[in-house]
Amino acid sequence: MQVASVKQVLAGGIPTGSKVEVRGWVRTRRDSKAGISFVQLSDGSCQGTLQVVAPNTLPNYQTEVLRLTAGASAIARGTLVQSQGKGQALEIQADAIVVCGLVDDPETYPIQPKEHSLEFLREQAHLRPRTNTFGAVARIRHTAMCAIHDFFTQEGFVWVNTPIVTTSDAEGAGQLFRVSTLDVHNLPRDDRGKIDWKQDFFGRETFLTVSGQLNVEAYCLALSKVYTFGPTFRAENSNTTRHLAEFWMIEPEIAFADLKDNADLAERFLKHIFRAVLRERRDDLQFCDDRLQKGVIARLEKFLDASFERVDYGDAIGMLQKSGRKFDYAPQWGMDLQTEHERCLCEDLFGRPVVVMNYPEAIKAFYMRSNEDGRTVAAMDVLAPGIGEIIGGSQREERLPVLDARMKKMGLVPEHYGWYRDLRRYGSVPHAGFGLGFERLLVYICGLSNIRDAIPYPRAPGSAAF
RNA sequence: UCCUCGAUAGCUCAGUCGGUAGAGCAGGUGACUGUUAAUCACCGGGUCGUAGGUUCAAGUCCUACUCGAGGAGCCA
Repeated sequence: MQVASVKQVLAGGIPTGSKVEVRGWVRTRRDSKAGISFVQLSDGSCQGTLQVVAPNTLPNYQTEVLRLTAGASAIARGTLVQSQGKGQALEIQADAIVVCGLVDDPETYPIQPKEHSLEFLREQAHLRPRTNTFGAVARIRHTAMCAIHDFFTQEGFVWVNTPIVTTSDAEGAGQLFRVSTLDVHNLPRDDRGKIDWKQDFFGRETFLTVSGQLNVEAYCLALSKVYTFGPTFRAENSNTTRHLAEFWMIEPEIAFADLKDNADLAERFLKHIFRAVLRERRDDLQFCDDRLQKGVIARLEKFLDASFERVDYGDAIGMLQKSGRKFDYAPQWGMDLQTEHERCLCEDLFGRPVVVMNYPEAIKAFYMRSNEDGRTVAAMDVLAPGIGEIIGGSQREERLPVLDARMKKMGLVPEHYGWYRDLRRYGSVPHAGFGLGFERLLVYICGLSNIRDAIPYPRAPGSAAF
């Protein structure tokens, strides 16, 4: 007997009249006095469920089938037929139902056939993948991940796996998670009473990565087109709907390229992903559109048709000033864009994603390339409606004297960046790259309102359950 | 970390002026039915987040704490 997924069956991949076996978890059971029960089965292969018709002549009908409740697992074997009822095209007339696992206390099984709040489901992280919402998000997440690798492969990129354990804060900002095997109750001390990191596992202080960028630049200046895609850790005490302590980041880096090439890449990249999820996850997106946020499909389709809006930082400040809107912080050249400014730009003034380019030097990282005007750097942020900053990137400073001067200006010691400076000494070329928070992308695609619902097991300050 | 709001049945919520708790869904039982978030009837289900305080009396007022949500900062 052929084993089939619910997706295969619903897609018409199995001829009616044939014997099939379907395995999954019960969503609901309805009993009819006609001597049959209807069991709605889901196996996570798609948004839909399959109706299994169980006659009371099954040997385990009284003892097991009637005890199936939401969440129970079962294997159904029978004939695939045109449904005799309304509401679905196909159903399985069961010859046998094997109950794998009943729900031992149906009253307290948290996932019920009704709408649950996302906050409640967050506390049920091990069971929430059984809901339509988290099934959809999980499948879209997978498709988006594959699409990212597809895109880079097609464009000739090489995926570079930068280290998770690192020795310094790549960007000179952000709180790091310490990695240590020292006994925290009995730390070794040196002569001056300071912690003796030489005795730690790596012989020095180590942390979880906050970015693979610096490491991947070395591979960029050898393989020309590279990207990282892996987990990233930030210990910032950020309690918002768009921050995680552990998230997945994509960081492409391209050689012989400037900021414009970088923005072009970001646009092609996002469009490729959106095209893939629209093509391969239409039913899941439709669910998101119906239940999470109206219009997510139209938003993605519009994204594919229109080009990114590009605006110079200085012009953006001017537009904000002329907009006549009241801001808590008045827009002013030299200050970073506040969340309220970013929202105004992409949601009100442009109504679509915006690339803001060429920020003041003082508010950006040391590795970003100085522009000719002497006061801005070749940095860019891609702002998306509803989320704000989704991509941050820049052209990198490839001129060693300029890089050294910039580091000193920012209080950094060039000698601490020996290998990074080497890249500018040995065959330096203009290069650029950006970082994309994968979960932020999912929030945008699915129309989620909290990033903690975009990752299976969210890690945030004070929260690492499951 | 700061600001605001919240915590009542397994879930979603109501609870008036302070007078010792309600509904829907879910669960159980029964009726009915090729059903489909079925429908109808009945039943069980609560230390009102925790600890104090005010009061004859606290779900309700006050204080602290815990947890959650939204916003801000930081960022992807």
